[in-house]
Amino acid sequence: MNIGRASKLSGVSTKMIRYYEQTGLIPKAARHNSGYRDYDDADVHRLRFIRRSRDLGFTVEQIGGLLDLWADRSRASSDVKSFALGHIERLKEKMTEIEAMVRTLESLADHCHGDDRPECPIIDGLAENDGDSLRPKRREPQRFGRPGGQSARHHGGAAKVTL
Amino acid sequence: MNIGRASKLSGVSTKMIRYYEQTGLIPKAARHNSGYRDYDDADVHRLRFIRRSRDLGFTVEQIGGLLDLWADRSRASSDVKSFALGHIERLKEKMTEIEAMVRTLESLADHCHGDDRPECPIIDGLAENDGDSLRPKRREPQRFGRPGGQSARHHGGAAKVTL
DNA sequence: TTTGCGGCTTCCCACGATGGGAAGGTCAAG
DNA sequence: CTTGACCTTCCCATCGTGGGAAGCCGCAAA
Repeated sequence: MNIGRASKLSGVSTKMIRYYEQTGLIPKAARHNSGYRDYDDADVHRLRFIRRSRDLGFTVEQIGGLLDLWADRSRASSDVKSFALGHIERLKEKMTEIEAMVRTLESLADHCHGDDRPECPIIDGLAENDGDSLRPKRREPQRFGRPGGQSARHHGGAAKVTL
Repeated sequence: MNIGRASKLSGVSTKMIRYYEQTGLIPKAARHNSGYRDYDDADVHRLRFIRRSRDLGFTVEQIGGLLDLWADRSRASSDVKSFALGHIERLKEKMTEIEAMVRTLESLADHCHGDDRPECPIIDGLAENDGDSLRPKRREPQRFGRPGGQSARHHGGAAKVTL
């Protein structure tokens, strides 16, 4: 089957499938005479494995390890388990960090009246500043261009978790 | 003062200070005759504001908004508060996502004996596969080079939260 | 004064995972 | 045969950060 079909069946974009091949996460696909990549059910299965692993927050590099563990029918289940447990630990650390941010922000926000007056403990907290002796001048209307750029929207989508 | 001093005082790396200037997050620094950038206390203060905002998980673009809010002494505190509240929401979404990953992984790990036998519900869960009819062939010893790369270690540091 | 060193400058490259898009080849249906 | 959907490769951008080179600057010790 073609890459588009494999993509639909696995939930991995064609871009990513080619990328995974390029980086060696998956073996080079077979090719039709035309040059089109050809996938079979086992390939799709592997791609689904990869997608599920990504959904669980593993990096591509870690997934390389998982694929090896999957392929190795003689490795101990404890190897897999410790891999998973280590990942859980990392995820929990991340949660803890975010939790700390939330706590800080909430305590700041709790003290903010949120009315039309300008005094704001949130900004003061970020500035560690009660007066405004050091309040900066207004930034000149910066259209937020990257180094030489002309602004691009392109993916202002859903929250993502990058580890 | 020089950029290195401002960096030490603010906790923002010199690389980042220049980057923030380049992207317009901060105004172009004054220069000595030598061409060296020159910072004053207000600049350092702004950098500290930026660093604290980053630590709270705001993106650089959002910090642009925060700086504007800080500079605008006539804006309502409710503007700041809704900004902060929105951010808290995004943070919580992220926590929820990670929590889901952890729950899934833990339930998988709970069923794994973690002994020296190979049967492993974790791998099976990722593969959605109870037998091993579709178990992939071993990946050829891939030294995990990027497209053309010769591997780089470079920052294998602490867990970070990227939003 | 020369030498040396550390700090500064700009410029380019890399990371990880992903998407956009251009230029061109292929295939099946009409 | 044309059309349109699909495929190929190649390059570029994202976001925030660091690495490192090549070259200038400033200060202090020899």
